[in-house]
Amino acid sequence: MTVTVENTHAPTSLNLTPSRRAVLDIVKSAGRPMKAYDILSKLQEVIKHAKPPTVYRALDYLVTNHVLHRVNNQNAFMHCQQHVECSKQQEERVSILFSCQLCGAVIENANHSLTAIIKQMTGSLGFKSDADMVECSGVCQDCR
Amino acid sequence: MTVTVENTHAPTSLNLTPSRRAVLDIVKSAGRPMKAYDILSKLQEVIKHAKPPTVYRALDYLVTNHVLHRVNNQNAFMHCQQHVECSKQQEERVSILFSCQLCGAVIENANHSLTAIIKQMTGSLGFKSDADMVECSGVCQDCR
DNA sequence: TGCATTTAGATATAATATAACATACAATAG
DNA sequence: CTATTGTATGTTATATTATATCTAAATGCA
Ligand SMILES: [Zn+2]
Ligand SMILES: [Zn+2]
Ligand SMILES: [Zn+2]
Ligand SMILES: [Zn+2]
Repeated sequence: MTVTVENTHAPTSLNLTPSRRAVLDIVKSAGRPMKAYDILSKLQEVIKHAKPPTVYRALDYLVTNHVLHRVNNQNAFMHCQQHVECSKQQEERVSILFSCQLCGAVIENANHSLTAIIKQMTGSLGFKSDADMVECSGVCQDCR
Repeated sequence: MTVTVENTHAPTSLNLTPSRRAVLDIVKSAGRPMKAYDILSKLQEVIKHAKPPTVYRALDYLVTNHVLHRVNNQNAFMHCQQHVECSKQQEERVSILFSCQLCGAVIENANHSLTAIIKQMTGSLGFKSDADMVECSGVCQDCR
């Protein structure tokens, strides 16, 4: 099955097999980052024989294709929030994940200034940023 | 024992007990991020009865006091590279860790533009960045 | 059809991190 | 000094996160 998804980070087509689709639906509908083994529990309601590799393989695929993001400071996975209108000029931009240490909520954001400064820093260091994503932890508005 | 360490991120004094001191020395002398269980192996050469909690407790302390940083995208720990001259105006700055996915090397860096843009973004989102640290993964100069 | 490639199933285990409880040690107030 | 409190450590066990490996099925294509 091939499906088109509007997503700044994503390619235009995905091979969404049943287990990938199910994992994507689970994470997307959660609306917040989910842990791999919580995803597994949900997945087993639909695919009984699902095992850790089932989940991690699907997550690898979806993260590689930028449909999901890995939130490193939580060991969790979230749906990409950048479903965008104006995706044309944004292919080269850097996004940032603001991750709340208290409630786990993540806000994905981006802007041109951030992109510019990161590009400038990586350039002067000879560093190639392949992730186009940075992470920042803290405390969100609701938790303050 | 109380010791003074020159470090942008660090407080002026630390309670470096033997196990904390040993963990710090191990990570510092590695010159690159180390995994907790690799630290444990080294530590056991000095403190035979060291166990995982020995290492994790020391790491917690040293990370909390900004002598070490946790590199989330590697599950590793590195010595702070910002031992600074000009620490006066830099208390509020944001640092960034550029982490190479191939060799694991990390470059810690900071500048005022980055600090400004992160502060602006967090401010407009009502997000309180407590870490003053962001992470960016990619490929370093040597690995290209 | 035959062959290569990708995806998935299944079992086991590796790697990372913490819980819980007991003990020792250090600072200080009475 | 000694009781009390807070901090740090020892020890055992276990929780959490992630991958290796081998087999088999499904898919795409010559
Ligand atoms: Zn995204
Ligand atoms: Zn929050
Ligand atoms: Zn630092
Ligand atoms: Zn490298």
